[in-house]
Amino acid sequence: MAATSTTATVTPLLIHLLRGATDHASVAATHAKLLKVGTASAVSSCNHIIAAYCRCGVTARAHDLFDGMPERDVISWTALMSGYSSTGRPRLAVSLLRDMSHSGVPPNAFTFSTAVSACARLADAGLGRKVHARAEVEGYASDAVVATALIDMYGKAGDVETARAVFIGMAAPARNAVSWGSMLSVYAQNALGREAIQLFAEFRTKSNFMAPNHFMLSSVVNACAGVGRLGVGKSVHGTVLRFGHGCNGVIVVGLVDMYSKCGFYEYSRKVFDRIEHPSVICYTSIIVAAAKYGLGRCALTFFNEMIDRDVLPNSVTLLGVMHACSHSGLVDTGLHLLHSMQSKYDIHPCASHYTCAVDMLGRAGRLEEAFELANEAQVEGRDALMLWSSLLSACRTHRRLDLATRAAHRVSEFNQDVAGALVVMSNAYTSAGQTDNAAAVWSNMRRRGIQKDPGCSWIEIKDIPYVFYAGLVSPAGARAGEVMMLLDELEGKMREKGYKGGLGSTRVFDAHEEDGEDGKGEMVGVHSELLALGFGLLVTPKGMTIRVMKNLRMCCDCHDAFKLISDIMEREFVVRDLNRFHHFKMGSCSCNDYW
DNA sequence: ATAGGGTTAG
Repeated sequence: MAATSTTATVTPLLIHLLRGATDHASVAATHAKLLKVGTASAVSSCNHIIAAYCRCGVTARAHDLFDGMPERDVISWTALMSGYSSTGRPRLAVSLLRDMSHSGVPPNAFTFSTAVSACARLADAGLGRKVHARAEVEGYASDAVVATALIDMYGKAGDVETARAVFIGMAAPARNAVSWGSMLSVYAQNALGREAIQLFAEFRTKSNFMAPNHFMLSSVVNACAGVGRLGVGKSVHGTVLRFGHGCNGVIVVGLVDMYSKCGFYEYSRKVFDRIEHPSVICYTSIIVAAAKYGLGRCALTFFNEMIDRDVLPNSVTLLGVMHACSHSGLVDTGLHLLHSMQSKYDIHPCASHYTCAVDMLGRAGRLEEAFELANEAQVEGRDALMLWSSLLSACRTHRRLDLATRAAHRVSEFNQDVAGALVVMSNAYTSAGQTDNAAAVWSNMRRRGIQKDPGCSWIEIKDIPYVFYAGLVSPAGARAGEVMMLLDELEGKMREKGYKGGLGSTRVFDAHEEDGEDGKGEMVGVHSELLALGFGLLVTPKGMTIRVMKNLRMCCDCHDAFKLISDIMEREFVVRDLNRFHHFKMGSCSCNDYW
């Protein structure tokens, strides 16, 4: 009699302990006590214990327990599924969905959202679609949480269209801040910054003035960074402060990154300087910003500061510091980092560090050393392709045909260039009917920024972006004619100063941009950054810094032209290209022509 | 007792 009353009072207490437990030892101890009391075998107790083991990552114990249950309910299955999904075994999690149906336990909305999120972790749209179809059949696809998980899953798998379709298909009242935020991050993560910014504007006007939360705000900030929209970025920064998210660590990193990617290093610094205890990611972000701005010494100061403050660097941090060295010509410092990172910081140099070092040596013209390092580096596959391609271009820059041939030979072992190889791969999948894999290749390319896009440049005027392609002035609208006249006039003045390049002529190394359409009386092949600059000069007030973004690297001719025009027009220009920033002022560039 | 979204690189 006494034992029964003890059991009745002790069990809820033990369950409570289980809920708060975060480590294996305490879960196991409480589990043992429940066994002693004799209440561990009830389905609900078992579920609690399974969930607790899963929370602390011991899925094997959870599964043992699960196997020993005489009967299991939907919670038992979903808890185990969730455990596998969050501990790096999402495929196993999804397979449990089949098993549970075979054993006669119908899944609920919790089960489907868990299964869908496992597919998201796998970035597997094919599997995701199957789970989606089942959810549809069982009537759970319209559940707000399941739908939101679906949006995220399709986005992570690179299928933005379907993600959008699910979002559109949600009834307006079902859309909450999480579903809006999920759609927003799909755009941001798939390099669709414009769409993300547009959706955020829609959210502000069409969601009955729902307050934006920190998840959405960080996605929008990232979107602004991606497309270099300083004006929108500033106003989102204002929104962040108004809604009290100015102290959120993730958003703050996003802001540091956003300002630096918008060519406003000073603001990036300002945001960073206000952070009391910057995280590794914060430090990495500002180091990379300084690196892209050619401020190698500054980047090293930040790095030393973080070490002094006991913030441990990671692999990305070291890569950032090495990039800073590379772009500032601090070659020996960079090499020293490569060789000491293992012993000093316990970070094993990987392919990207070697590629960076080879690139650094090549840039500095120390090509023999670059070759030696490239041969030493244990780099394989795609990484090796990157490494040798970068060395090849260094050889070309330094006109070392002999070495270029050797590098080209190594590159040719891979048959195609990176983007080319991936496109071929994707097409192969498509013709084999494996459209899911083809889509995955594309999403993979998008994530890594290897796109077969034509070169373009854009400029933001009063929060509106104007995108220019080579040879096409039309985005300048009614002022197109004036832009061409201005560029013509500038070309004349540049010639007087000894400019040898061309603006409208065909150049030898012109391959970095696709030719625009000719005809319509436009100059053929004028590089997009020059068109954007010409338009900027016409429509912005005297003295204002003009910021131009470009999706590829700037060519030497354009670089020369920008220097001269900054002198002629007495203006400052900031150009963001694929890798870094160029700040043109009074006839010279912040990169000192070393890039 | 089981469910959904955000950060640093190239």
